[in-house]
Amino acid sequence: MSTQEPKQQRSRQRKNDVLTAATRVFARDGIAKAKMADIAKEAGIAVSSIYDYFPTKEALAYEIPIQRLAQLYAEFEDRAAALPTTRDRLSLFLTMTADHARANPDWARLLYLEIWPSVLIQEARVRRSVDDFGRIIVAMLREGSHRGEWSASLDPHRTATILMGSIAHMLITWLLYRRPADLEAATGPMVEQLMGMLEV
Amino acid sequence: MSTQEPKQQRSRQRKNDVLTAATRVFARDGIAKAKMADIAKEAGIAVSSIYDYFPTKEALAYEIPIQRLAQLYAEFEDRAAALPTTRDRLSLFLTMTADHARANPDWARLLYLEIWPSVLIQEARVRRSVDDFGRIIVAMLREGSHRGEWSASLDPHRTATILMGSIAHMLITWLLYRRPADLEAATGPMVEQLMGMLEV
DNA sequence: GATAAAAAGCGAATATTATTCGGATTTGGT
DNA sequence: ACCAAATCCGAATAATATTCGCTTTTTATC
Repeated sequence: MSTQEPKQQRSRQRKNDVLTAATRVFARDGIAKAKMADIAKEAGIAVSSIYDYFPTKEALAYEIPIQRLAQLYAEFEDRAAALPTTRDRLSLFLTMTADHARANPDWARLLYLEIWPSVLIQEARVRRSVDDFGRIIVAMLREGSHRGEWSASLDPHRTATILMGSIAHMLITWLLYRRPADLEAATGPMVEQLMGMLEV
Repeated sequence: MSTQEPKQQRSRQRKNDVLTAATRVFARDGIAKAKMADIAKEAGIAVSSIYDYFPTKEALAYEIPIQRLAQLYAEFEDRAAALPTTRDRLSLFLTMTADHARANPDWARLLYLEIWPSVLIQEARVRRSVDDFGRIIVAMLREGSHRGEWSASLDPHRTATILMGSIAHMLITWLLYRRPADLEAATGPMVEQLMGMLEV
């Protein structure tokens, strides 16, 4: 089998087991060093069975962030609808991004340390999923300028680079060194400082 | 032989050839996918000879950024000495970082896309070399506060995260997508916007 | 509820590559 | 010119991702 939708019930369960096991192993050893044998053992199936669901080790690795990122974006849309200003929505997006990483550190290690900056990502779905992050921020920056919440002369791409880079870098140092020790407490001031940059 | 200083002249030359070839191949294929055979062919030597200079493929990969980063820091110290304000020195450091990447894109791909965020870096020298980047910035931020160039209430670690993250992210998108198209022209405004954040 | 086709599962090959080994060749000092 | 050390290389070795062919399980149909 390839990566088609499975027809049987057990199969869907198995595929999920593999993804869960893989997330843990990849986060621990990195994609390159991770062994298919370890993933299979952790999922409780035969190595060759993994290939019934995913064509290669990399495809397996890339599947992981796609799902949860989509979930994050959807949840954001839900919660953002209630907020009056673009500034509030932008703050929420950055905060949710950090919270999401804190709540799913294995997933975050895989995404921020291995996949996000990877040279190797050819697969369109992963690329799109990561690029959406930038598109969402740029769109909000444009909207805020348009609504007069901040200066219209602010370059949206440059500013998006600052916002994304800052949050990503905070998460990377947290993932690698657990600094800041309390990520949740540190996120608020970080977002505040970044938002302060938008003031006219 | 291990990684000791070579005693013979040809050896030093060869070691350099290997590093140059490896930089190109790693930048093109990524560390995990790069083949020792390709590096050997590009350097014009036998595969097994590479192991006379470097114990493993990763050690070879990690050697590359160490040298040039040290070179960047040294060059910065030189040029910074002439500048009167901390703000000028900080601007220079960020600008030099971007210029250095633009001038050595293969090296930069290896550093920013593969090594910097890597889970796998155990080797102390690489880690130190990368961490120095943060230490240099934090030190300047403290100095600037102390000299009254910006508010003393500015958290140096948080601000360093913003500066490093923003520059790194700008370089990453340039390396992956060649956007902004003219990195040199984009660096100035980026540094300006970041410095604007320091104003009291 | 018996049966056949499809799907899922697995152990044993296979293939690709990093790494090691042993001996041949080259170098630098005398 | 000669020796010891350094360098170099081709041919094993070892680790591990991926493929293959067969067995077991599931689902649909009567």
